[in-house]
Amino acid sequence: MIRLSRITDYGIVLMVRLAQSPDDEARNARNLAAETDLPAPVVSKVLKTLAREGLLSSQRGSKGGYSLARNAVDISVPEMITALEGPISLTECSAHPGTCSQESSCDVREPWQRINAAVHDALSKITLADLAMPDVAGSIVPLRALRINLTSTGLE
Amino acid sequence: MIRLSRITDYGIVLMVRLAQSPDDEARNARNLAAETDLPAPVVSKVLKTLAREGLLSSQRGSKGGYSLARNAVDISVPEMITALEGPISLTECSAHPGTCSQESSCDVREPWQRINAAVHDALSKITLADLAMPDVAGSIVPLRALRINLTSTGLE
DNA sequence: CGATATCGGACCGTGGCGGTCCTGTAAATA
DNA sequence: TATTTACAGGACCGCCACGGTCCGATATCG
Repeated sequence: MIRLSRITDYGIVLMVRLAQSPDDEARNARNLAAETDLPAPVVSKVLKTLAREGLLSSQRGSKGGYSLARNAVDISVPEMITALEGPISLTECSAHPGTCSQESSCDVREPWQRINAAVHDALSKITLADLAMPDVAGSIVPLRALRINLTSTGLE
Repeated sequence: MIRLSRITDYGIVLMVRLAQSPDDEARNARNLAAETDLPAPVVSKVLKTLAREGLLSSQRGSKGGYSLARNAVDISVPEMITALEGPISLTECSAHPGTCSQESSCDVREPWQRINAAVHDALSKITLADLAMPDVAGSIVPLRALRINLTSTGLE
């Protein structure tokens, strides 16, 4: 199904919320949980992970909480995905080389590698800022005309 | 990890093998299993699924086996993936609308939909024939220059 | 009839994942 | 300093999907 884990889905929703919040104040887990209507322990867990991975900065104590470690423009989709569920790759052999026994003889491996890279590159062009941008009618939404082109060697 | 299930991986490898075989004779499961060095029962299971989904045609009895239902050029990557593991989508709400409780209020939903469509479109440009093409040096390999471009509205 | 294969489905063990909870520690406030 | 707030880092658990196996039925060829 080529699906993101639910945790990752949650994580990105939370990141978007943080991106939409005034960046001078930290948001706490409970608050974000209530806002997104997600189970509090899970939200806490996800935020911890994102902080450990360097995408969020955290502050303890009262008035503490989480905030973006960087500007939303500088946080890409694959970064968030990778932080929450490890390296992005369609096939096992791309993510963990050496695992597959017939890695050397597999004739499908190389094409997959390229497809993989292409998907990864495509996603890396999308930033948290793009996702956080409210979808107001008439406003310029970069993703609006999102198009992925596969161009082969000689074709144009 | 945005990963294909192992079954799907196997399935595509098998499809490639079938695409590389002379198309006038059916290949049986045991044979393909030995060739790909995959567990025979699994190969059998995967082939059955592919046949049921209409990507392979099967013939029973002695001298029976499996062969491509269509020309390799007319079988796309998403078709194979979908046949083996259901609809392709990064988030649950795209694959099974109505499942997520906050579907209406979710502000990340729409961007994901578009990203999803873009990835799907990109993959759909790749055919089984592309994957089956032997990677001989110097030959024209369409995937060789595989590139996915995200173009936003005003940009060029 | 008998050999060969697919077909359809039941079956099972394991591991990952979503989810919960508890203890420690840092910061702010009074 | 005492108290409260909130993150940090784990341990822990139940469930379900997934990979994998196996069996009986059916169709085809010789």
